[in-house]
Amino acid sequence: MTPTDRKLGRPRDASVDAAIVQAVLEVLNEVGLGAMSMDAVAARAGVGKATIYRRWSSKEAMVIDAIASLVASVEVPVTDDIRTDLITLLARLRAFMNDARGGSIFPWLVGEVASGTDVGRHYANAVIIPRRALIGEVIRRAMEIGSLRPDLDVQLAVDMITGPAILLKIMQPLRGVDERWEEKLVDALLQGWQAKTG
Amino acid sequence: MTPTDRKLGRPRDASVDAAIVQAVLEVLNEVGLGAMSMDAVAARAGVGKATIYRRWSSKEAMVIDAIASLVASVEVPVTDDIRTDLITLLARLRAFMNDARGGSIFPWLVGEVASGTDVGRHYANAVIIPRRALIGEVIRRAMEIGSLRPDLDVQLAVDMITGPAILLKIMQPLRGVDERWEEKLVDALLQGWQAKTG
DNA sequence: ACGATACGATACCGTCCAGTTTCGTAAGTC
DNA sequence: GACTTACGAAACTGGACGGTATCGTATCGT
Repeated sequence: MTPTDRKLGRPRDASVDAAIVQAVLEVLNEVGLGAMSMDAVAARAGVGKATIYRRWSSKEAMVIDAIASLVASVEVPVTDDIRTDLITLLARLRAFMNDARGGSIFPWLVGEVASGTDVGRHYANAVIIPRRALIGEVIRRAMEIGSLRPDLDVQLAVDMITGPAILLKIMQPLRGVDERWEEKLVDALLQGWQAKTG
Repeated sequence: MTPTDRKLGRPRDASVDAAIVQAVLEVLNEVGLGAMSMDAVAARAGVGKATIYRRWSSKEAMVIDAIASLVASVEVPVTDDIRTDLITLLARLRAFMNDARGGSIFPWLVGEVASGTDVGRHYANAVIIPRRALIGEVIRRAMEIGSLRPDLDVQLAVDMITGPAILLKIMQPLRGVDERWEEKLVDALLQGWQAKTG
C-alpha cells in the first residue's frame, strides 16, 4: 500500500451504489426476476448501464448483492412469556414477508430457494437461516426454564411455526387473512407443546 | 350436427396431444417456466411448432393445460384411526411434491400461486383446493366421532399439517429429510388436538 | 383420383434483452 | 493544465425466443 495507492481519477459515487440496489429491489418487486431488464434498472436508478457493469460483472451478481441487502437485524424478544414471544416472532415474520420492499419478491424467492439456485442459496444463508436460528433459540430457552416441554424437537417446532405462516403468504391471493391469526396459531401449538407427556 | 360435419381432411393425432403435454411437463421440470422455449418443447415432443400452435393459441394456454393434467385422483383414507389417516395424507402430499413429473415444477408453481398468476390460479383450483378440502374432511370427520377436540379450527388445522410439509419441500436443498418425519409431525400435532380444553 | 386438413421440418420476422462501446462531461490526483 | 477514472446517455451487437409462413408428405372423406 504505497501512499499514492488507488487515488487516480474520479472516485466512485457511493450514493450510486445505493440507488442501483434500491432500483433492483423495486423493479424486482414489481415485475419479478424474469421480466426485470437491466435497462429498466438503469432507468429507475437514473444511471447508465455502463455504470452498473462497472460494479457488477453480470445481472445475476447484481441481484445477489441486492437480495443480500435485505438482511434484517435479528433481535431476540425478551419477555418471560413464551406465548407473547412466539406471537411477536410470528408477527415479525409476516410483516417481513409483506414488507413493501420484499413483499412481491418473496414468492419467487421461495421458488429460488426450493430450486437450489445461486440466488436462493445466498438468500437462505443471509436471511432464512439466521431467522430460523433465532426462533429456535427462543424455543430452546423456554424449554430450559420449563415453559415448554423439555422433549420438543426444536427444528420441528420451528417448522410448525413458520410453515403455516409461509403457507398463508403463499395462499394469500386465494383467501382473506384472519385477524389475530398469529394468536390462534400460537395457542393451538402451545396446547401440545405445554401438555404433559402421555 | 350434419352427418358430414367436421370430417374433412386428415384427423388430428391424439397421441400428439399427449406427447406435447408430456414434453411440456418434462421441460418445465428441467428448466422451469422462464427458460422453457417452444422450440425445446417441440423438439422434445418430436413435433413441429406449427402442430403446437394448431392446438393452443399461446405458450401460456399450453402450459395451463399441461399443469391441469397434473390433477390427481383424490381419495379419502378410511381408517378409524386419525393418526394413521393423517400420516397417510401427509405422505401422499410429500410424494406428490417429489413426484418425478412434478418434483421440480412445484417450487416455481408455488411462486405462481403466491403471485396470483393465471397459471397459479388454475393450479390452485385444480390441485390445491381439492386436496385441502380432502384433508379438512378427514379432520372434520374425526372431530365428529370424538377422535379430535370438537373446537378445532379446521382451516387452521389444515394449515398446520400442510404448512410444515411445504416448508420442508422448500428447504429441501438446504438440509436432509428426517425419516419418519410424517409420524413426528402428526404426533406433535395430535398432542394438542386431542388434549382436553384448558 | 381429388380436395381438405394434419404432420414434421425449416426458414423467417419482429422483438426483447444482456452486455459492450462511444461520447461528451465531471471530479478527482499530481 | 495533464492525466485518469467515473458518470449519464445513447447507439450498437449478437443471440434467444414467440409466433407465422412455407414445403413436401401423409391421411382422411367422397
